[in-house]
Order: sequence, then structure tokens, then C-alpha cells
Amino acid sequence: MPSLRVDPTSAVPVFRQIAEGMRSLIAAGVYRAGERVPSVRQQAVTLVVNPNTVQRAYEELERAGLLESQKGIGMVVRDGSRPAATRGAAGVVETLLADAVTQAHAAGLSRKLVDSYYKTAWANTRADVAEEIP
Amino acid sequence: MPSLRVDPTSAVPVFRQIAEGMRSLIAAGVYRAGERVPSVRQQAVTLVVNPNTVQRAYEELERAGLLESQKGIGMVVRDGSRPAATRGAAGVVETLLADAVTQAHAAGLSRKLVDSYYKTAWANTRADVAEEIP
Amino acid sequence: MPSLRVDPTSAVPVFRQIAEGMRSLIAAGVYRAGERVPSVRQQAVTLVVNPNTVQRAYEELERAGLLESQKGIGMVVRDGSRPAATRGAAGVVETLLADAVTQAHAAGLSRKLVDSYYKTAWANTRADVAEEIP
Amino acid sequence: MPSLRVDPTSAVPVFRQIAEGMRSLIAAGVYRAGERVPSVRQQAVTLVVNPNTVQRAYEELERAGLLESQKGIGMVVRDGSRPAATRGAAGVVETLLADAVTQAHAAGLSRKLVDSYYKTAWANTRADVAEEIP
DNA sequence: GTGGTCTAGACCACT
DNA sequence: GTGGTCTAGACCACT
Repeated sequence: MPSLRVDPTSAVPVFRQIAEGMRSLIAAGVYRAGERVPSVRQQAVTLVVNPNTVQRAYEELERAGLLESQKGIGMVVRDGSRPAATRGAAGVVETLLADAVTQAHAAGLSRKLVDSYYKTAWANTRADVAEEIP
Repeated sequence: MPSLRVDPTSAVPVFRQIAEGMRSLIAAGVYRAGERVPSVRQQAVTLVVNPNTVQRAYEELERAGLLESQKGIGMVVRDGSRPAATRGAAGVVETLLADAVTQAHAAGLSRKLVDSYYKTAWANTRADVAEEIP
Repeated sequence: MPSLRVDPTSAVPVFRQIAEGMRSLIAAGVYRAGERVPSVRQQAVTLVVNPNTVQRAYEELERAGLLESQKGIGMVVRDGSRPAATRGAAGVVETLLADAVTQAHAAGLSRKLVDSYYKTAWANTRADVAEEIP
Repeated sequence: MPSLRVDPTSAVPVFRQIAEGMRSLIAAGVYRAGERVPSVRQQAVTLVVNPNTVQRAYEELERAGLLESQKGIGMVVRDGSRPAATRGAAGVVETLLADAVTQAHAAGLSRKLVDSYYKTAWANTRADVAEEIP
């Protein structure tokens, strides 16, 4: 089961990590249209983070049209948000790959070496999944 | 010739962008052992950045053993720094690719789509080079 | 017949929207002295709102002297409440207009432009009425 | 000289009052393209408000494309932001007027009475200006 | 000094 | 309990 984790030492702000992580979970269909996502406080406990930080992440997702807040109820996934979430995640992945390739090229790394990193990354991902299944 | 650029809007601190950019240039052989790198002030003017920021980047490279300061001369590339720089750049690229693949997997993106992004990234890099040659 | 509606996304608290809406209906003579207003539960269903929220609005109207609760009957419009309701609504309208004009003036909008907005607002109101008559 | 004030008792969040107030000042040409606006901390002292609240207002203006943050320097008015600010302020004024007229109509207030409020609002604004000139 | 992020903790409206 | 707003105060990167 995909889960949300946060790296407090990363240069990427924690609230953005949470927003992007939730977006991935929506893209993956873990949270579906009309369903509630974990409440601000609950999520804060899970991620060991201040509620305000989660709040900020959820606000960003609301502005992006993926979530909608219902007074006294909680945050709910909006209709049609899955394709939008997928597009957003795809954009991030595309940018990361472009950055990686640009840096590799600038440092004169061989295509062969970088290809091997790319393949290994996929292999490790599958391995993670495999470990979780049994 | 690959050049150093900085994105002030990025989440990655500018001093780190400079340090990693310089490291790539060393890895690529643009700056060779015994050669001087641009002075802090010169570099600051070129990158439209505060000298303190460049200073900090150079300190990081000194700690990493890639540069050393020679009195009255300036910062000089240390002997044997090229393979170290290459290893460092390779590590960053490896991490970026791993992040990209992990996020792609979390969002349920198809391997096929992500492969296409990866190939396009390489194609764009070559196109850039081609443009720069004439 | 003018009806009561509530905008849950507004910055104005829902309970206040309800209180002011009811006051307008009293001012307009839709609810007359001695008559019952919709029960808390009924109103809550109509407005798709929690009964507590309606309750709070009715309490506010009670404190304002427009409604009184009669045991076994429900909330009833008090004698002489119509002029008071009209004065209250007039005060709100006066404040809104003052705010609008103050903000227009602060932003340097021309009197001509703001006059046109004001006239259009009246025209739209009449159009709404016309639509409702047939 | 137009100044920025905040009403902490209003239902409108303070950070939005600040954002809209600053937008009016940009629309009025008090802050011009390329100029710095008061720093977050300075503004917070002036308005007797927490810096985070000002920060949030400035973020909203940044998202709206009116301000731009320059690292270590401060928030600067973006090129071409004046017409955008004017349009934004006009929209708010239009909405306030529409609300006022709708509520007046719902309460059965006479057009004559509401017109007199509207005219008085303009008269008061001019009076304020007159008071400030000598 | 300037903006950006985060924590800790409080109060409010609404369910 | 749920989200929304706000204060007080801290640390970071950058000028």
C-alpha cells in the first residue's frame, strides 16, 4: 500500500512534499472522488508534523482544484480530480528527469552510466513492491 | 561550452546550485587540476548573486576536497579532483532518477510514459548542444 | 416570493446569513407579526445546514427582539417587528454601500464606473423579479 | 494620503483585508511597478498584526501576480500590475454593490432610500478627502 | 534586514 | 471532531 512520508531535511518544503504526496495518492486512485482524506490533525499526527503544515498542503491542493473543504466535515476529493492529479505528477516526474539528464550531461557522464541508474531505479521500485506483498 | 546558471526561484538553495554546478564543470574537465576558478567577486557578478553566496558555495567545494585556496592566487582546482567530482555528480543524478521513478510509481504512471520522458530529456539535451555548436 | 439562501463559501458566517435573511423576509412582510417562522429542523433541511446553525440564527433574532419563542408553538414573529427589521436591513445596506464606495475611492475607480455598477445591480434585480413572476 | 487599516473584528479575514488594501494602493498608484512595498515585519508593526498574517497577504498578492519576492531584498510591485489591481478592486466593488442592492430588494427597501445611502456614501468620502487636504 | 518555513498553541464556526 | 485564522517565536538562505 502506498504511504505518505516526509523528509524534514529535504530542501523541498514539507508542506509541498505533503501536497505532492497526496496528489500522487489521488492520481493512483487511493483517494477517490467524494471520499474524505485524513483530517488535518490526524495527518499531522501520522506525519509527525505541525497541523498548520498539513493545513497549508491541503490549501494548495484546494487551490489546485483537487480537494474541497466541507465545513465541519473535512476535506473531500473533488470530482474529476484524478486525471488532473495524474497530469500534475507527470509534470513533476518530467521535470526531475530533465534535471537529472541536464546535470548528467553537464558533468560529462556517459549515457550508458545514466541509463544503468535509470534501470536500477525501476528495479528497486519493483523490489519494494515485492517486499510489501508477502 | 557548458556554463553555470542559477535559478533563484528554485527550492534548491542558490549556494548549493553553484556548488553543484562548479562540480559538474570540474567533472566535465572545464576546470582542470591546478587551474584557477573564477574569483568570488567575478562569479558573483556573472551569476547576479551576492558574493557571500558564492563564498559559501566555494567553501562547500573546499570541504569536499575539490578546491583549495592558494594565498594571493585564489581558489584552485585540486589534483585528482576530477574523478571525485564525477562521482559526486553521478550520485546526484542517481538520486534524481530514483526520486523521479519513485514518484512516478507512487502516482501510478506507466513505465512507458516515464520512459518517453526520459528519452525526450536526452533528445532535448542533444538539441541544445547542436544549437550551441554553430 | 423571495426565498432564503445561504452561501457556505462566504466569509460571512452562515448563522449570520440566515439571521439577516430572515430579518429581510420580516421587513418585506413575508413573515408577519404573530405568524410562525419555519421550525429549526425544517429550516435546516431547507437550507442544507446543521440545525444548530439555524438555532443560533434564531437566537440572534430573538435577542434582537424580532422573534419570540412560544411554548408548544415554535418561534413567532413579535408585534411591531417589521419596522425594526426594516431599520436593521437598512443599516446593513447602508454599511455595504459605504464599504463599496470607500474601497472604490481607495482604488481610484471613477465615480462614473461605480455608478454604472450600481445601476446594473438594480437592473439585474429587476430582471430576476421579472423572471420569477411568470 | 490613502492609508491601510485593518478591522480585526470583521468577518473578513485580516490577511485578506491586507491583501485587498494593498491591491487598492497599487491600483491607486501609491505603490508603482518596480518599487518595494513595506517589508513583512514593518507592515506587521504598522498594522499591529502578526508578521505571519502579513506574509500570507503578500503571498496572495504574489499568486495574483501583483507582487514578486526578491530574495534578501523584499517584495516588489511587478510590471503591469496596476491595471490588474484596478480590475480586481473593481470586481470587489461590483460584488459589494450587487450584494447591497440584492439585500435592499429582499427587505423591500425603496429605491429612493437606497439611492440616498449611495449618494451619502460618496459625499462622506469626499468629506474625508477634504479633511485631509488642509 | 528580508522573505520563507515551521512549531506550539489558541479561538471560532460548523457538524 | 473538522477546517480556518491568528499570535508568538524560532531558524534558514540571501543581501
